[in-house]
Amino acid sequence: MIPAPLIIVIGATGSGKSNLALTLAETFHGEIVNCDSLQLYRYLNIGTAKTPERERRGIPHHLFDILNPVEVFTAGAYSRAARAVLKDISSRGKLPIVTGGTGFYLRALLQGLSQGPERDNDLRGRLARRPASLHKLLNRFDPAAALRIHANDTKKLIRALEVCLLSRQPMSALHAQGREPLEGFRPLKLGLDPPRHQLVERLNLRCTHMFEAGLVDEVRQILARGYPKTSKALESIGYREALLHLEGALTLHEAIAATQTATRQYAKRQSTWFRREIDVTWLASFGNLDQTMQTAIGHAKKHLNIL
RNA sequence: GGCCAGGUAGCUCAGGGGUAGAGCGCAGCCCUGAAAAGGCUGGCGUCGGCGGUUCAAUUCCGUCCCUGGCCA
Repeated sequence: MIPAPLIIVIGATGSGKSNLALTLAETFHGEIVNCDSLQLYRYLNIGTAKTPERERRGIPHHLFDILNPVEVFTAGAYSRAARAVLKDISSRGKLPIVTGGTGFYLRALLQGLSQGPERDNDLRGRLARRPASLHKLLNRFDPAAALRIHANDTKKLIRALEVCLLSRQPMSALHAQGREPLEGFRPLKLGLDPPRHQLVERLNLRCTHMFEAGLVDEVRQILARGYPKTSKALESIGYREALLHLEGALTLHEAIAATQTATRQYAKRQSTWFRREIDVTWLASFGNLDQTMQTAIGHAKKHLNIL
């Protein structure tokens, strides 16, 4: 079976991924597949910069609005869902275009994860009660993993212990068995990497616009639907600050400033992650610029063997 | 004008006779089912100015400047 073409658009938040993906989809009969951990959520629109229905140019969008704000998703669940969508799209003769800023999800999709148990909230709750002893505990079950996870990194320690306890073998042994990479596709990875100072400028503006466009109201409406303020989705950038403002802990100005800072830091972490992604064709500018789009279309044509 | 408090890192502040710290920011990085999460590493300073005491002053004394509060 000949592998089907697949286009991936990556880059930090605000680099213009959605825009470029739309253009590529229009040009090549594509359909968009979300790879952003927060655009998966219903009702999170403004703060996630989700492309509104009316701007989607009639192009099918997949894996948007599939979770309620309280739901907790995982990289494994994402990988399974996205693989199913990819198969469906290409079986209909369309080109899947994956785009989003969650590097971990993308890696789970393309390279797969090791066979491992799903998260177990009861077990995690019990482990979380003694954060100071987790590293020692892991060292007993899986010294190799303990070596690679810092004693302060409680979340990663808990996952490692969870794997050891539920699978009854060291996590590092499981990992040594390899992953289950995506098969049947030929990906072209396009990465957007605009100059940092320009990106920061744009992100600062975008955060301000989000609040002007009603981010606080969006949070209010989510609460009005009955979702608790401890909902997973409301822990994310912009939403938690808007919530703090609603509770009177931050002035509007402070909430905006805090959102800007967190967004900047997030963009930096994304760049650090994506830089290690292999076989990426990097474009050193924003995805909504004409020239970038033309260059990207050129790469895509070559990849799709179109003259 | 008088009295009081204060002036230490980009910000908020701690400290104190042997040329300085914390948190946050900032910079760099890591990541196998919470990833917009979580974690690691690292700069950064004329300690408000000028004099004095002292072997040694950011620390004590004097003076000036600035900020805030109270009183006029």
